[in-house]
Amino acid sequence: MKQQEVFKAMANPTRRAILKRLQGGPLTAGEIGEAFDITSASLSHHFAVLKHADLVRTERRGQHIVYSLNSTVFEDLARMLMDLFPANRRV
Amino acid sequence: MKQQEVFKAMANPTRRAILKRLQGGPLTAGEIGEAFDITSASLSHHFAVLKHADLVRTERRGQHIVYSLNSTVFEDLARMLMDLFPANRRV
DNA sequence: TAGATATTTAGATATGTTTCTAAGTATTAC
DNA sequence: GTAATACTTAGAAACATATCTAAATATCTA
Repeated sequence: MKQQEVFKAMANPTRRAILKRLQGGPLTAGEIGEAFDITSASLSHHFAVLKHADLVRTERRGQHIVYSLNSTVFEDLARMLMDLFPANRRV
Repeated sequence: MKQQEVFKAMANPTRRAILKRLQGGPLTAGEIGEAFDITSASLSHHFAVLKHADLVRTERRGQHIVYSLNSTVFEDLARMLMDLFPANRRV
């Protein structure tokens, strides 16, 4: 996990909202964008950050690009956080 | 949990290193600072961000200010992340 | 092939973050 | 009270991020 990239990606509210939208399953860039009052260019920038952090995966489907969550990175991140606080650490 | 503040705080590598140093137990600002090649003023700014996110607690001890981790926020954050990925969500 | 649709890339601007130096506040010790 | 130590606050400079418009790329359909 690229820790720095992941935390940087999560630090923006629009990006967290994008991830939330993807909870329900894969969506195209356009479908995700419907929920935001922002240009598709800006959205695209956010997608790039999320992808670089490996938080989402992409797949082209015709004209569309379909985004989906990459659950394993969330797991890694959650585990990392659990390890960070001393109380009931397992490692 | 102030989600935005917490993620913003975690997005900086120096701040994550500060948190890591505090794993071993409470430390004064000065003790924490020893590990970093940065002015105390800059450190102090980072402390303020961590405090604002409620990730650390402070207590004055004479001339010193003692910092310690606030575990509950880490728990909240870890839980939030677990909830964010759909696989084995409990809520 | 030309046009329409979906998305990304490039370049610019505004805003936010990190860091510094200098000055301020709080506490201890004389 | 004055000086020393520990830390924070203020203000400025450098750098990074978020957003926009305009242009580019990729795919589909006629």
